[in-house]
Amino acid sequence: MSDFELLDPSGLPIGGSAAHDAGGDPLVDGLNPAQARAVTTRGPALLIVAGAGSGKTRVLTHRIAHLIREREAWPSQILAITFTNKAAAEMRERIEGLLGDASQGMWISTFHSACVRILRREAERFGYVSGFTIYDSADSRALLKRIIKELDADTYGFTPANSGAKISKLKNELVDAATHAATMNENDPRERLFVEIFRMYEQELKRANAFDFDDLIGQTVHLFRAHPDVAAVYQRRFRHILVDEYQDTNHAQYSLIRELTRPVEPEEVERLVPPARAKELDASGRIPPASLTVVGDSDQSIYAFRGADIRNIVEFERDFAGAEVVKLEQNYRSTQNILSAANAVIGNNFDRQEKHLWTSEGDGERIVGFTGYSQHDEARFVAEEIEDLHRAGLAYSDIAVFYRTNSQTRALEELFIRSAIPYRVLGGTKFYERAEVKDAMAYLTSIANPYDPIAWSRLLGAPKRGVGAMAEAHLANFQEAQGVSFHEAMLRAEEVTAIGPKIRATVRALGEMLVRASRMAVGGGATDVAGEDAKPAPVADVMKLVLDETDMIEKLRAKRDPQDDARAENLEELLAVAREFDVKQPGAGLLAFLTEVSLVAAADDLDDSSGTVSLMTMHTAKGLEFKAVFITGVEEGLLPHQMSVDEIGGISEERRLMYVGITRARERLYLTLASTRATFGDVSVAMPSRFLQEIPEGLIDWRQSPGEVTGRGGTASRALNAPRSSGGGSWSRTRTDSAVTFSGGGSGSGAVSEPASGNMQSALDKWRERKRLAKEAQASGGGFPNLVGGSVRDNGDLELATGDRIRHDEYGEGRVTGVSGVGTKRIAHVVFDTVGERKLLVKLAPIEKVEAGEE
DNA sequence: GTATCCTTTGTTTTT
DNA sequence: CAAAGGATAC
Repeated sequence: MSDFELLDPSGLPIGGSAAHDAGGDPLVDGLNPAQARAVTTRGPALLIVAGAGSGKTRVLTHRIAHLIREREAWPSQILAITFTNKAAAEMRERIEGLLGDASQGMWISTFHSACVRILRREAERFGYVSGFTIYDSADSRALLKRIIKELDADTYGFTPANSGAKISKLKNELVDAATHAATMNENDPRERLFVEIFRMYEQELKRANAFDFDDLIGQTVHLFRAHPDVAAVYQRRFRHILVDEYQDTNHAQYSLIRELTRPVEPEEVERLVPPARAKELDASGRIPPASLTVVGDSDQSIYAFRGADIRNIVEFERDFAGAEVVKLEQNYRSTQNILSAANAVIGNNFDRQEKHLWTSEGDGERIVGFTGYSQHDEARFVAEEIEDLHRAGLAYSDIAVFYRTNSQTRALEELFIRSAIPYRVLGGTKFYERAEVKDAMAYLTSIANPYDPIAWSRLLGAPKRGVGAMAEAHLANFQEAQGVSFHEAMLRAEEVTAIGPKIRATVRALGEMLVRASRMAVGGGATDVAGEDAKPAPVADVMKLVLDETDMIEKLRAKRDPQDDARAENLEELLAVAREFDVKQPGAGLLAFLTEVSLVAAADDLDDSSGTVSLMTMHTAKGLEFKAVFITGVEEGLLPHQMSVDEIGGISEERRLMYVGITRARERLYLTLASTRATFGDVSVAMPSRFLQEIPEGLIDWRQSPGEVTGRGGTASRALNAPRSSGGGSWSRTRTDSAVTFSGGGSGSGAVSEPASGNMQSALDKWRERKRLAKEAQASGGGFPNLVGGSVRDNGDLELATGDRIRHDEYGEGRVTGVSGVGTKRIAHVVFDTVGERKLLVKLAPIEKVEAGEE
């Protein structure tokens, strides 16, 4: 927030260049003609269509550096929006590399961070306080849960999840409760109830002085529209706006860009402070609109579920008059085989603009395919291949494993631990989502925002101190009636006579502690206590006070559940994270810490130097690249995900996701799947993904094809290359969509970026490393229940009937008590003599019949 | 007021 | 199969 002051008051562009001629410019040399044009073109609007791996980041950074170096803009006039904090950090780093200190003062951040920054400055304009809380999805859900309970809306089928999703969708369209109420069907009681939920949700957020994720964007737009004078400040300041991953912007983000690129009309110009200089104005007395550069690739749009509207990029030229378009089509990342596969897959999407991605690299290795009998078998293959790659000299950090859903990590992690492969899971169960971490953070949140009911309610019950739901309700009523903060209400707990004296004292003591902590932390917070003299204490000190006073860590250690030890360590790690933050951003304050924590993205903590294999979803993988990439679970129902099959445009989006995954690979690509997959409870047969069929056969080197695994007859290796080795039909029969179109050529498109060093990484790294080691110890010590056998088996047509006696490799002997399912899904229910009842997949379990049953 | 057990429930992707 | 909610026991 501090570099806002670096705004050059005059905002003057010091005229065009002439300083450097086209030749011998280090910012342009070494670029291909299209890239060079993307760097040097000027005008009101520019669309850079950047195929996958086409050097997008390079072009963006060079374009910015070029603007600065040619003295067409001051750093403070640049606003660059990226998708993740990590991408922002990387861009900043690269620009610094090009410009040195001259890059100081640019805004390079995500949509969300930029908006928080603006909102913190301007919050007072519309009834918020600068110290507002940012609600993550869990907080929103907690709030909605109360509302739904209060309205008894659950009886109508409303859940925090579904109403939250609906509200989010509306907010992304910039529709608020009042607007929605005006357009809804009055006669539908369900809709009326929903509007009531929405209305209360808005109201409660405001009362809590909190914004949810969607508000950050939406309220900023609202702010600009309601206060043209505020908008004018930013419209004037940012002369060059650059947006990365433009294909994934939603309507709210689009509107934000629109607002920022409006001219400042003469009547607003007059009100500017400091006054505008003549050279800032055009002939009609306005400040001309900022120049807009967007970069994107419609083939990589994978966030429609979050409101991303592909039309933003498709209709860019119509939207922004005078827009120029530059296409980057040469790929510098992948081998031709990988590109061909990507092109073939994406070519099956119909409503797209053809692109002509090419590379001057050779074909490279063929894509390796593998079909496992189970996800364990698949994971085993992945682990073994990684070992081979590593032995061949590839660093672990050059390898990534992708999957569609986070739950797929389990099998992979297990195998990696057994194989002693160092790995790291990006996203997934995040550090900050752990209960004990959220507990501690609730204290800090409440300290920064004493009006936040969610944080307050959370801290009241953690650790347990005898204050339960009853006491909480009485206090909340008191707080509301008195119109004071929760802290103030706690200090006056003695007045709440409905609560027992003992608990009143506990509450008051806790309140005093919070007030004391607030005093320490002042500087960035909205506290309603006096004491603003001292400079804000380091975040770690505030946290230390909370942890000490509440005795959270000690209380956890005192329990004997070993899990609680890990929890205690997590809290210590959190403290370390805070210390790091204090070192990196001295004096930034509690609010900045909370903001940073709220806005961390999954990909933000990728760290190249970690020397670990990276596991992540394909969504998280966007914008990254690795020498070797494994895409796992390439199955119907998983890679086009089941949930997306009935959605309109769902399959197309899944195909783009597949395309994004494929194009992350530089040298080696592996596509793996399993023929059976355990989903909740039982095992089901999985079919190969339709996307596999879209890849020309010759590109894939099947180590084990789907045909071999699906067909009867077991492991005999037949023609390794032919997907139809087991009779063609068996695997090309995908259930719903049998219209398979083969398409050779095509195109691609893309994203770019690399690793970087992170914000709060190293403490988190340590945390993860420790987690890993703990698991490892567990693995070697106790051993895992799901041992992965050396070879896969196939019992073919083994017939089992109730009463049969069988022997299992691991469980010993037992008696069959029932058989269910048909074909490959046949499941035997067996009561073993030693381990009790188990359900087994007849086809694959390591069993043999000992004697037939009586009946 | 809290801890524990059992039932129910749901199962995509995320700033 | 997991997490989360509810009902029951302490």
